Amino acid sequence: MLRLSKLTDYAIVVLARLGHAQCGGRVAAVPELALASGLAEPTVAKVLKILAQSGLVEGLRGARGGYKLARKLEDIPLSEVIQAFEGPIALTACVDGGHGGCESEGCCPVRGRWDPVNRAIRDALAGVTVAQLANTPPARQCAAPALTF
Amino acid sequence: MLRLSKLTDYAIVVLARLGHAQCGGRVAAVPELALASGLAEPTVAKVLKILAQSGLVEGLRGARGGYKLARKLEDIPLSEVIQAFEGPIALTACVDGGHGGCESEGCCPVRGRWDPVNRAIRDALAGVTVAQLANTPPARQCAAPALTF
DNA sequence: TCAAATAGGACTTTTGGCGTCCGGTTTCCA
DNA sequence: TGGAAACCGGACGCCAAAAGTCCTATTTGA
Repeated sequence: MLRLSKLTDYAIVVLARLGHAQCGGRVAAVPELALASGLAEPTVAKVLKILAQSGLVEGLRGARGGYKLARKLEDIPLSEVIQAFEGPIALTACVDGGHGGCESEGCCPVRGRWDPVNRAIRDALAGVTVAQLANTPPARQCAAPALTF
Repeated sequence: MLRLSKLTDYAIVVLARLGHAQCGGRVAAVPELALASGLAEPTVAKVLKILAQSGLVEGLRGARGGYKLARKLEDIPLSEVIQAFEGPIALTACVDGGHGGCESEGCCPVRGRWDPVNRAIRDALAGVTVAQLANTPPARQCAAPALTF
């Protein structure tokens, strides 16, 4: 299934909700986002912590704090979100510049040939933005927030 | 890391070795392939069983039996190998025509938007053959087998 | 008839994802 | 100035899926 981790999946949803909430420049706190996305609070908190560490969202501490997007959703490529949660985008660990991780490194006939495949996948994921995944055309959403939520 | 399972990884290596061994029309048995690839025999056996079930290799039973490629390596796209071991190529389970698997199906803002992403990745993987991954130009390999092994 | 080899399934072990929780720090407001 | 609200960072335990192994049945050639 080539599956993304659940946290990555949640991250897309949370980012989308954050985009919703942020139209007026407000910041959104974890409980609010958890409620809106239907996820548990500790899970949403974990997702946002990772997103903050990778610079995709910005955390504001203290009372009346919360999170806000560091960039607009249409400026966040999917590849960056995936990299934040899954590390470098590559199908196998044995390439990617790594050495010593594979016990049959010397005799492996496939060694070093995955790079074009990995690059193709990276490009595919870099060409999609979170805004495209989330069904949130920014103009309409901000014009009529009461309707979309 | 978007990681493939180890079995998928092994499958590429085993297919490459099978391509090596098969130049003279011979079949290769599990112990031989395990030795050549540096993997444990039970593991290689498991890999080949799955490959046989998906029609990528053909198993010949009985004494002097073994496995042979159902197609040439250059006719086996990477996507088919991955599908044999990982199932349909898609980054998330919630799309792909599936219903009922996601508890927040009704309110998920990302629903149904992964299809272009999945398609792009499928195309990327379908455009690479096992022969390209394995460093085995068929002509030279069969002309001088003593050198390549 | 025996040995060699695949076919198919079941079983155990192990790994890593996942969810949760806690203590610490920062900031706002009364 | 004190308390509440919120983020920050890390650690812990559970559990499902992967991974590896093994066993038995079946087939085939010498």
